[in-house]
Amino acid sequence: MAKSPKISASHEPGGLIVHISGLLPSLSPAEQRVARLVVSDPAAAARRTITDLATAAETSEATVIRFCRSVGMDGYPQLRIRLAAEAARRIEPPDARVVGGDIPPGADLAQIIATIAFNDARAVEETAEQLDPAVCEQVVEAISGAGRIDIYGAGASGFVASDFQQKLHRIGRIAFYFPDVHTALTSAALLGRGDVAVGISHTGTTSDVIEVLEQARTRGAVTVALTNFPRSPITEVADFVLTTAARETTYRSGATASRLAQLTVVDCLFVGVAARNRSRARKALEATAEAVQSHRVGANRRRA
Amino acid sequence: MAKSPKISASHEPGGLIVHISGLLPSLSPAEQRVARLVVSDPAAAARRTITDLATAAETSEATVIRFCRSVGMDGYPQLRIRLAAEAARRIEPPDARVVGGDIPPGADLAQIIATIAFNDARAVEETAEQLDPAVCEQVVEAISGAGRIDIYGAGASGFVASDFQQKLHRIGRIAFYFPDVHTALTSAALLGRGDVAVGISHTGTTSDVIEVLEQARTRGAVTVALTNFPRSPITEVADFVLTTAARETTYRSGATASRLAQLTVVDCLFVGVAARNRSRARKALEATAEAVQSHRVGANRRRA
DNA sequence: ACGCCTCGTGAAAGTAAGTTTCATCCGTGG
DNA sequence: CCACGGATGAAACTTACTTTCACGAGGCGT
Repeated sequence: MAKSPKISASHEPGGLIVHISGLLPSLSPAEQRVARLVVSDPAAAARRTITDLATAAETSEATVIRFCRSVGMDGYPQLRIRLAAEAARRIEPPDARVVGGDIPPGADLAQIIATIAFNDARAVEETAEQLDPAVCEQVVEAISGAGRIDIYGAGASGFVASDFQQKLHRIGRIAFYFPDVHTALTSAALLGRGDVAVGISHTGTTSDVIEVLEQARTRGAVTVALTNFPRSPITEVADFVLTTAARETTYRSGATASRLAQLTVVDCLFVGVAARNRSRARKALEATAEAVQSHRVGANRRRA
Repeated sequence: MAKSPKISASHEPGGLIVHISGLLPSLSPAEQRVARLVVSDPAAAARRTITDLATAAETSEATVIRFCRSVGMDGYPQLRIRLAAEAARRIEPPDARVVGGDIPPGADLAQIIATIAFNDARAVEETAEQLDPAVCEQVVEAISGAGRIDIYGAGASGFVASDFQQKLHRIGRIAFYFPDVHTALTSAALLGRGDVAVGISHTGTTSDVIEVLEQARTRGAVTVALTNFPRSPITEVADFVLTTAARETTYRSGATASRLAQLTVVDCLFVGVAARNRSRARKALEATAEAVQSHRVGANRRRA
């Protein structure tokens, strides 16, 4: 199927930097060097001339221009002023905190906590900023009207998929999540027009998830991808692409920031769907809340 | 020699625009025309080329350059990026976000997204702020030295528990999570001195979790509670209490904010434990990352 | 009043920055 | 092994920026 995504990735209202780091893996090596320089210090990059930047990235001016185009700019001057604007807007990284970076070896726990929380909060905020409400809207609509919703995700993204499934289920939508690829494939094969399939993969390269999503698409279901990288393979089999904006650190392969970002997106979709049929959703939520009530012990006198 | 700067361009603290309009009267007529254009719409000016701006001000490029020097810039490019930065800074009134509140019934998706993200990010930040590093340290130490770690959680907190289990497992710690109460109880009964049990419950009132944690404590294990409410029942059976700081909205029983906060805490503990034995943890992480590599499709690349 | 100096100004020359083109290189798959 | 396609930098080229310079309009002393 040579269907191309319905949406363009040209939407980057929230941070340019975020946008760039999202596309980072889809860039060529030389362009990546440029990108990393730009992302690590946008303000400094804005001050540099193209030749200067090229030299610093150990590449040619041509590559810098190519990089500009790759991230959606007209040319270097435009990138420059956008960068300057961006740098000015962002509140400077709270001193000792390593933004987007690794945890320094000698860090004490307080530092670790601060760093993690900072990065986590950032990921959530930046994700929200660059989320395209129009795309969300369409996805919400598709889900609201779907006969059935299949949600796929492996590993860490599996948690998120499962979470989404549970959420939708609680407001009365028919949603499924499959921890196992084979079951998922079987299910995907049974989808059809009017159904929705959601594939979640941080990297966008998880072959299992892509495969299943492709299957779903072939069967006529609307396919949605949730990934951090707007040009990753999974986007090629998706009608709608939603992206997160986590700059993952190398060390913490736990990848919590990206998971939080994913959860935030899922939550937005959930609330969006719930808001479409407020009374019904509310009723369903109340019913489910009541159901677990018997498993709670009484007194929770909090508040001093 | 004859030419000395009209003004000491030392530095312009208040803002470039203010600075310019301040010395507007001291400029020559042609420069004033330029200055007025710049002041009236800095962002637009930043987008223009020098020729463009000169034309718009009905003067020559030379005059624009002179203007740049007059206001203390090196040249036009510098003025441009400063202008872009300035313009970006001044448009920044992040309109009324519904803090901690419910989503208003008539909200559109963009509002919903902003509200959710704001609350989510807040929950993460505030959680980190009130986390006691000393308590974390002790928990980290207990986990690091534990023979075995049991993690309990039900419903939404179950995801977090499961996530924690997986994280610890990946760095080579022996950790378990049980979706089922009976299995959990059985496991708790087998704990002993030197083992650690972690109970996760947002409300702190989930009887299943409390019960299991209590069992673990009876057997001599160190018990840790992770909850949003510092005086909830679960804290009574815990040696160490870690709290999240999510002000949950009534409507979104999905309770994502609290889940994010929990994940953040878990992540802090995880990194703390990993940092205790950096090299070994790193090796383990690399090994696990490598293991899933074969399930990824290669090229994360797609030309526009 | 006259010339001379000064300043503001833009035209044009000059330089540097940015952009395009193209040949080369390298890995990939036939 | 060769054909192919993408990535890359050298160099040609274009545009933007900067400097130089000459001209003209006041101001001022003689």
